[in-house]
Amino acid sequence: MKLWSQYFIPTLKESPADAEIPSHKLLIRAGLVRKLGGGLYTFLPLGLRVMQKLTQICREEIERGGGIELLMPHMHPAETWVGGPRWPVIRDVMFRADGAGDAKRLPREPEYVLGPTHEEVVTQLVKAEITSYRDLPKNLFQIGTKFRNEIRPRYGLMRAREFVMMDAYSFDTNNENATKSYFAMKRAYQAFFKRLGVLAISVEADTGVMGGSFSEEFMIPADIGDDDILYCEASGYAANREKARSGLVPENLADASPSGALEEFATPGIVTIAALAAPPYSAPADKQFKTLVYIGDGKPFLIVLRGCDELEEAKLGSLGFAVTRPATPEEIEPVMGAKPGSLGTVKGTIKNPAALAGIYADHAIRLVGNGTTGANKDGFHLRNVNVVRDLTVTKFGDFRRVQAGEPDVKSGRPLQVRRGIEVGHIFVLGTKFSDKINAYYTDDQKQNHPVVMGCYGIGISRTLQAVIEQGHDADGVIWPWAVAPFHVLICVLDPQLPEAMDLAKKLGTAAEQAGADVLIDDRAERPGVKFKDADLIGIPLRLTIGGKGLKEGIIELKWRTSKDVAKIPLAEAEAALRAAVAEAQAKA
RNA sequence: CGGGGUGUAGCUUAGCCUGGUAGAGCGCCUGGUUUGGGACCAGGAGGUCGCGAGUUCGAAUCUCGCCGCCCCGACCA
Repeated sequence: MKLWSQYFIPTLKESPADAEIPSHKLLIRAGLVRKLGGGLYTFLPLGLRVMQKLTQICREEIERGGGIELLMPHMHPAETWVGGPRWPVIRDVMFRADGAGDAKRLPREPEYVLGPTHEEVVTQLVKAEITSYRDLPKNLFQIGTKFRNEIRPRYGLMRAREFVMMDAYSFDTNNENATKSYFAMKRAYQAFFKRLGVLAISVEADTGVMGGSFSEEFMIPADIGDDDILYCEASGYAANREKARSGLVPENLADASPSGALEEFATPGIVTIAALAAPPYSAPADKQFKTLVYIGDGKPFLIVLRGCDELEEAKLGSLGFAVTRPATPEEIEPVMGAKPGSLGTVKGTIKNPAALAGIYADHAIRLVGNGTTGANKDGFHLRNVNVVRDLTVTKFGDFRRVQAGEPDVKSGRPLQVRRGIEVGHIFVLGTKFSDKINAYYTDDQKQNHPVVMGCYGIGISRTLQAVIEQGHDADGVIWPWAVAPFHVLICVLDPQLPEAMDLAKKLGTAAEQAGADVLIDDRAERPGVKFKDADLIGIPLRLTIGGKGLKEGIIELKWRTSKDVAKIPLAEAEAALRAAVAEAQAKA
């Protein structure tokens, strides 16, 4: 039981200017956090209480899913990362620490880095300590602070530089067992989000930097989210746009039959799809081939799409390069023989095909018959281009960005799109890491195998804000019971009356005995201020004790989610309070 | 990092274009009146106008540089 007057809950009437979205404003206004710098926040007592409840629920559910808690260092020796498989990709987000000590030796190369995640650390541990099939499976997790130099921190805790995350790592003897671990974690995640009372849906996801074989993200639908989710209610399909597939290209599509001879024509000054689609050329965008040049691990490769399609860069991950980027015009011309705008992959037109790491085409180009593409000669294009007859393609794949409205693979219905916030991610990693660092175990036949890994993350501090984003109204936060900083707020309107405070403490004790966390507003403030603050900080159950009510012999009970106020006779107050608490606990 | 914006009291901000005593609301302190949905009256404290140069008799205001923050893009839990 805490007394407001002796606690620390700095609420604000107005939102700070740098907060844009409701949850961010409420984080500040309701006295949950304060900003120290960009993406760096102090958790005030109220915010910390929510965080502790979140971590405890998370801990319970992950343990139920087979997790074993440990704690790894936040600061890592630089050599843990430098030269490792993910270093080229992850170095940009890592904070470096120069090391402490002798000022004369500075500056120098960083000796330490702040951990953005812990795969490298945990595999090192497992390599040393887990060597037999008898030691497996293991699922190690921790809940702690991560550091990532987000290029643009924003939306308060949504994208911070320092944030709290649950990260788990599973180790199994084979793929089948790894899959079991994966689904155990998926169930744990579902249980976690259900207990918070937030809607989080799992969607197919790109494996990104992790480079695993299969992964799903847990998304909270919200307009301010950074990700697009494409989904079909009829079939249940849901995927991050980075990964999404559609039924646009039928599996058994026959190749369009050529109906004309390949023909070169002059297109002076025409370097865009749109310009070529306009008169006098009038080659519709969906009848053009778009040729993009990328650099994968230092070597150029080509991506061929329909003119109307966009490349989904995340899908380049399937090509196996560690780092990819668009090529510069200077890099393009010597290879292709032309500047961007006149590029193509028609057989025999590429100036230096030997320089290419490959020519990858999206399946959708097979929808194009008698198309138009660049001639690899500035100012010239080719028409009547047909995929099988005319184009050089190393391999077909899925590279295009799926748009809303395209048919779902299963149901054929139009895919819908909505924004989401990623709050969790689960991966089957396979043996990518263990192989690289030689994390092997010995089986009962004395054979050595790499351990099969999975890795899992939940953004706890991000989830905290997502709970607010999903649970608030014009007056303030509406906490779900499970994570509310306090469950019961007793507003004593006349704290100078000893009988009012005595009653508050008595009822507070009763509520505590029933298992609720209790806050008593004993401040010498006017009732309006107290009610406004009560709504703002969003405590689920409000109990009002006033001099007026005491004279009538009643107290009031009100849920944050409702406008109704129940007047309870004093004699029944304790029983009613206990019943309300029990009711809320049963629902939570 | 690229593009755009912004920086004035703890918070929200006016003033800047057109240079001349730095203003308001909220919050805070004192006293009084109030007391069931962010009260009222009176008095008070609180500012290197982000930092540094420059122009000028004179700069919050004009110029240049730097820094912080915010928004759009790429990245992520």
